[in-house]
Amino acid sequence: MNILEKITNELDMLSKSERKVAEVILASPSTVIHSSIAALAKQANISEPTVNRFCRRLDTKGYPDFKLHLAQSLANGTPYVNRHVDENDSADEYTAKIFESTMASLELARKSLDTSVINRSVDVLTQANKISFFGLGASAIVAHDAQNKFFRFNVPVVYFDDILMQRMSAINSQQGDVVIVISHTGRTKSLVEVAALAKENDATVIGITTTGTPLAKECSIVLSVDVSEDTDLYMPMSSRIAQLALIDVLATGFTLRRGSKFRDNLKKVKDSLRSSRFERKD
Amino acid sequence: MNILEKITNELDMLSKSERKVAEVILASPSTVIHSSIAALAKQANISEPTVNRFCRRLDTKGYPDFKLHLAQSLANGTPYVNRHVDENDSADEYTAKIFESTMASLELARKSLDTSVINRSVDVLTQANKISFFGLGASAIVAHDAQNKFFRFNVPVVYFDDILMQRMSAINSQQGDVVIVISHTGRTKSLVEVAALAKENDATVIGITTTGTPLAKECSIVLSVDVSEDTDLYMPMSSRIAQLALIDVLATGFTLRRGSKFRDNLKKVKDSLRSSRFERKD
DNA sequence: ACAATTATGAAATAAAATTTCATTTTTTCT
DNA sequence: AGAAAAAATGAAATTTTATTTCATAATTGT
Repeated sequence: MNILEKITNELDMLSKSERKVAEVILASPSTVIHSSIAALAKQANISEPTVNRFCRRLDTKGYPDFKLHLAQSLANGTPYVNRHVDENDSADEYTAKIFESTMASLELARKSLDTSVINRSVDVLTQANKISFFGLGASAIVAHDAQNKFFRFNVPVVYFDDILMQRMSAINSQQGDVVIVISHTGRTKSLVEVAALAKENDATVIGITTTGTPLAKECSIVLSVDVSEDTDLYMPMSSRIAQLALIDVLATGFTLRRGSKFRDNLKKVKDSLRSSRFERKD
Repeated sequence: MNILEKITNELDMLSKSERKVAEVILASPSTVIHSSIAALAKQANISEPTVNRFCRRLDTKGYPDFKLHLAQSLANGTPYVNRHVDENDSADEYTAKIFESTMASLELARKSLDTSVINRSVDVLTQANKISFFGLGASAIVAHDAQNKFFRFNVPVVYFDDILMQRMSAINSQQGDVVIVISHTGRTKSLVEVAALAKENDATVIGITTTGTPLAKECSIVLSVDVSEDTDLYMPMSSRIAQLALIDVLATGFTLRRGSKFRDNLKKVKDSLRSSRFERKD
């Protein structure tokens, strides 16, 4: 993606003259983005068509397009990447790393999401007689949050973070019920069993989990949320934040699908909370 | 620096036709960087010189230079901005908007955080006899999550999302106890009262809230998490995600402060969960 | 050494951007 | 309200920039 890296990589695939161009660019990319093709050609002591060919060899449409790519590469100062916390990090450092990693996870999760599946999930949710959210451990709080959100919509919604309650609830589920099972690893035995139970009892089971896990196999619909592996001892579970964002997406989809009359209702709930608050003085 | 923001800011300094150009650009900046001046002019239903004048008004040398700036803005800076969900958004659109807004909130929250306060909070936490997390509504799940995290550290930790329990717990707190009160608005009466109660009883009260709220005034330490206002009906509470990230930061700080022996213990907890899982086959 | 392939640049062409200038619209002043 | 001034706008001309074409040069393999 980064064009500067690409130039470096393909340096030996280039012809002699093209390499001259590459060198001039690598030496001072920020100058190049303000140069015309003629200026660059002169700088590299080659002809303008050579510059043009060079650009095309890097899969750009031509010189202007190449400059655009170059500009973007230069701008990419600190893209969000997963940076692991180190034992000797200062508060400044680990704070920055955690926030950045969290953002990187969200970015990744977004990419792994399939909006057609989201659409289908929203479909199913809007038609549900009852919605249940199940999770354990870190995913329990996602289920908790989901209940919180959907409760505002005035639909029958429950959440359980207890294996027995989940089991009982799954057994009692029936056609028209939707069960959303949340698990990052998708390998927690009891949860996989609960998913299977719910499905046996004709509930629609939506899994919020990683692609290809045992849990995914038991679900009617799988919302894959792939985030980078929790290899870090200090800082696990940015997965749950991605899951929460997904809950927001589902809740939003739900609201939009339900239409404007429904949204008036939502406003009432919001307003009703006001009296329990101190007034703003500004 | 960011040209998109600049356009937004100077929108009212622009003439009618120039504003049309601005709107087309803002609507789809990534298309524009691949358009010629003619294409953009046509799109905006104005003439080419107008586009040129527009570019110059934004202190660029001309259209190509403007595109360069635009390309850079798209690549870096604040790629994530708060974009409100619109009634007619497709699943694709609202998913993208929610993820981006969430990331924007994290970015904002990180900027508002004061690492010296984080350091002090970690200090206090590592020396606590007992840690309590209180929250209501959306913040309840943050408290829930915090308990989950700190529980692994084998320290006495509780969480309550019930006003009465919070009250009782606050009254029973004593010197050496740390109470963390979480509230985005910082205006929930009962929570503010609980904070005051805990402080009266010599607990160290840490508030996770927005700067300058009534709750902030009652706390010994205030961890300000400022995110943009929840003005959006559909998509509230990205605040909670910023709060969760902050919990991660505190937990990480805690682990680091406790040193290596402590971390061995943490690994044991992680390993103990393994047996409840299906094995990976890869 | 020589045919085949590939690389290169001069010149021509095409495309894109900018300037000039006349016309239209808006604002300001009486 | 109406005239003068100022500002905004676009058509056309011009300039700049990029791309294509094609002839020549360099390189490679036999």
